[in-house]
Amino acid sequence: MENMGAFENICNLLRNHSYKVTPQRQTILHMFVEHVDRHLSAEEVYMLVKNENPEIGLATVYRTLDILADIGVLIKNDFGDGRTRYEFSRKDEHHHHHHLICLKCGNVSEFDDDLLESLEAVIMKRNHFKVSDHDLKFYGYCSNCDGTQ
Amino acid sequence: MENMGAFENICNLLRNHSYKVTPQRQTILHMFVEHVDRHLSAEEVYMLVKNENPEIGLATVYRTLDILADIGVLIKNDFGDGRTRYEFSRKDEHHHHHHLICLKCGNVSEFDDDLLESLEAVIMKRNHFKVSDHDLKFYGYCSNCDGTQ
DNA sequence: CTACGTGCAAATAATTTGCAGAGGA
DNA sequence: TCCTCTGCAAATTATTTGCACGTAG
Repeated sequence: MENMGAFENICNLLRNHSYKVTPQRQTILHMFVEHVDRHLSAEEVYMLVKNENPEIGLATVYRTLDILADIGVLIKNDFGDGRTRYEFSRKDEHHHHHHLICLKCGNVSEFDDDLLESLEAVIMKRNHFKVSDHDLKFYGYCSNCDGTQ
Repeated sequence: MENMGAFENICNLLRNHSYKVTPQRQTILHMFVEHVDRHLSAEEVYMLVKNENPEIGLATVYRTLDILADIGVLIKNDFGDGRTRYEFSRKDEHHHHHHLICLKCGNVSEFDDDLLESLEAVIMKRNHFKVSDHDLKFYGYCSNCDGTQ
């Protein structure tokens, strides 16, 4: 019921940005609402979405992901595997979260922290650089892939 | 004279890894020793290197950059502009450095800090994740591109 | 009704690879 | 000599775009 609300809110967000709410966009949106915690590539979204709507084209998926990232519904991520990955944005829940990327299985988990706010202030003064965003990734081995196992 | 030494050291490093020291690899290496502070794409390296050795092929540049990154001479970077960028590694000089990426002119500068060491310890315990490396980027506007100007 | 959206296929762009000849160790 | 390198062109991979048709508002 809470997720239903999220879905409707985003449809309105689309309309406010004068984007039309098409079946394809709805299908993709549903997908993300059901996989709030995943980091999916365009190809993966395409595969998952084809079950519900086999007619959909890959180009439409790319175009929709772009729009959803543009209006802040999705966050684009680059984990260095050569494809862009998208995650559902839950801006209200956390200030910032960083990613823990397993070098063996490729799984991505999250880590909350707002330590970097203070660093940004230091950078602004020390380097005359106006920070507007940051991106912190930790590479290593998750508990499943840990060398000690 | 100090850079000369660096060049010779790397040639030996190549030999130790049973890579041959070819003219092409030497040319590319020279390039980086002369541009220690830059973050170059394969295409850019190719262009710069063609002046000294017009015969060189782009594929060779890619292959050489891969090798040099593999033996720790170069560091691969992804600043989100769709191409991999390589910088000369000066491991001895700093523990870690992070990047400040200007969203307007695309220039990349550096920032030294080792604050994250302590964070890594927290992550290991809290998330059962064995951290082996991290990557921190700040996006914003450099002093030239600052909105206040 | 009309501008925006869609599917498809072709176009880009960065990088990789197969292969036959060249050249370091 | 011999196995690694190289240049070239063709192959791959992720993403974008042109176009004629379809449809949300």
